[in-house]
Amino acid sequence: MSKLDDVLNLAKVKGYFWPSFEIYGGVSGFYTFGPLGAYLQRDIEELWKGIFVKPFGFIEMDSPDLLPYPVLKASGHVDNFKDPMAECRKCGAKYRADHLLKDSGVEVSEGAEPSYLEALLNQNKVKCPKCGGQEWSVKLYLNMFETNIGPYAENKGYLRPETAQGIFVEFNSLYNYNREQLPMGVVQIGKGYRNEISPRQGLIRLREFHMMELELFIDPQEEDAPELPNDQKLRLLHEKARATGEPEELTPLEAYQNGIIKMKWLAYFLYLSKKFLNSLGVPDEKQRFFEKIAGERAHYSAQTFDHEVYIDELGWTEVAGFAYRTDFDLKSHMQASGKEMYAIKRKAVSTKTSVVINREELMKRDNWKELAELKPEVRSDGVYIGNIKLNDKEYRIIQEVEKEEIRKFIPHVIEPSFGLDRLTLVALYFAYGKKEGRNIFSLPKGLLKNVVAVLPLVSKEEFISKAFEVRELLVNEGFDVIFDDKGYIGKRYARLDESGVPFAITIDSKTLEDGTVTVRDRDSWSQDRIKIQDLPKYLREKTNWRL
RNA sequence: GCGGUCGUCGUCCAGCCUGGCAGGACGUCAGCUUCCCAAGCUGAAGAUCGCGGGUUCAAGUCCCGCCGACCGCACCA
Repeated sequence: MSKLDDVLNLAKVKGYFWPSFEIYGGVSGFYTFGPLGAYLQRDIEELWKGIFVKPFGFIEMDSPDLLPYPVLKASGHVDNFKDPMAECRKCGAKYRADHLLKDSGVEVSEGAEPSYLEALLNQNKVKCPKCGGQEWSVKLYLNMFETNIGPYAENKGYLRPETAQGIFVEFNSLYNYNREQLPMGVVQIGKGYRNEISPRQGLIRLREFHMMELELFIDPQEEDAPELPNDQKLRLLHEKARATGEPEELTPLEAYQNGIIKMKWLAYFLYLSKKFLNSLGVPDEKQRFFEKIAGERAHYSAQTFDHEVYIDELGWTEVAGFAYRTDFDLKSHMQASGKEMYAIKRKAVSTKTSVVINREELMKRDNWKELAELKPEVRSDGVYIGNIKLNDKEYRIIQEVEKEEIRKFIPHVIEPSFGLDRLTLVALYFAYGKKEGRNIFSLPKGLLKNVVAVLPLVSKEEFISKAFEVRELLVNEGFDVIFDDKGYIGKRYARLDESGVPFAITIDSKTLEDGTVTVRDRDSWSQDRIKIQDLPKYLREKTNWRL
């Protein structure tokens, strides 16, 4: 058995995830997350927000999974998210129509009509690779799940293939909430759905999957991005490097200055993503960024990098995609809906000097009422009202905006998009190991940070009731407690190691005497003796509770 | 959808070639034991062998069909 097999098997046995609907034989492309899988996902989300969202004051939102036809028509998905499938009328074999034509030397442009493709196939007597038949029918295979909203068939809807569209259509409200400030980052964590023809590789390609998406709206003329680090390298298999197959190691700053990464924020996000994967336990040498070239990119993207992780059994595996979506989406929705979706920037182009009188000071003069009626005047040696020179405290000189330039524009979007299911698998894969013949998921301590086991050393009444007290204390502090009083202590520790639970708290005879317990560490197997009331603090320090 | 491999307790597997009571290990549960790392003893539950049909006195085993999974092809914007 390979390491991946071990991990998948354990993931199922220990309650992380497994293929759905197994009692009915299973349906590929669907996975169910169990108790520990749900905990782990939650912690990965928290970690991600701590790196990508909270430090920048980005905002989170939650929109429907089901989108009405016009949204996806406008976004280009209805037209682009489908493939023309040619079916052999003789044997029923199915192929991509455009690929069949290309293989027999007929070039067709993208987006050709099915009837046109069908005619081409039949006129050119293209042979079925399987049975040699020469009669074809061409239909479109839509990669989205389609349904009806309400009782009318013409009121079509689709399960969202990405969460992003839910953000774009709400741009105006979000921009307003954000007090019209750019850059504005908007995050959505939720599910996406793609009706894959034939999903494979278990969790890696699902028909229903969890994703974490960030849409960063920027002013393309002035990105306003953080300073790019120059002390850490990214492994970039960029467009030019792909010819050699060897990634080039560049710092984010170098990659941006060389023009390899087009946008500053994009470079910064790649850097954050590397850090994020590090914090999930993936070392640098198992990561790379793979640039998609023109034909491979999504219809909305001007530059795309995939963040890939090397898994021995699967090769380089995509866990995140970074797309420079330009103004494609907002522009499309603006045209289709007729609603304006602009950002506004005001910039002073010229200023004038003016004088503000400090009234409180001026009132110390007897004739202040007369003076206040007159306009102050700036002369070379000071400020005068009438012929009276004011002292320094009585006025201030300010620069006033004389003329401002108002620029209305459609913001550009830079999008990091993460596959949460794959990240969960990756975290387990890199955490998996063996120690003295046992399986251990040595997850980074920030993961499953809220899960703790409480164990009476032996199954006796006084230990069990004390253990219940400890459990109650921890539950009230927000921990998720696994209670286990069955069998020999060593066996329970081993079980917990295999589940990846970071700490086990054991109640022994000393606990009854002095109120201390032992806390056993999953990775080192070492034990600390801690007072019961200090447990929450101890555990949170050990698991980096504060990000 | 094509080609290949496979489908047997919760998990991993044996049994299939050569038809004759559905087995093992791990896990789970109960009891005993047990004051720190899968220890020991005793016992128990758990599979209509993916589904349907056929051949046969008899099918997990042979034959046919279907379903599903995995791997490869294609697809994955």
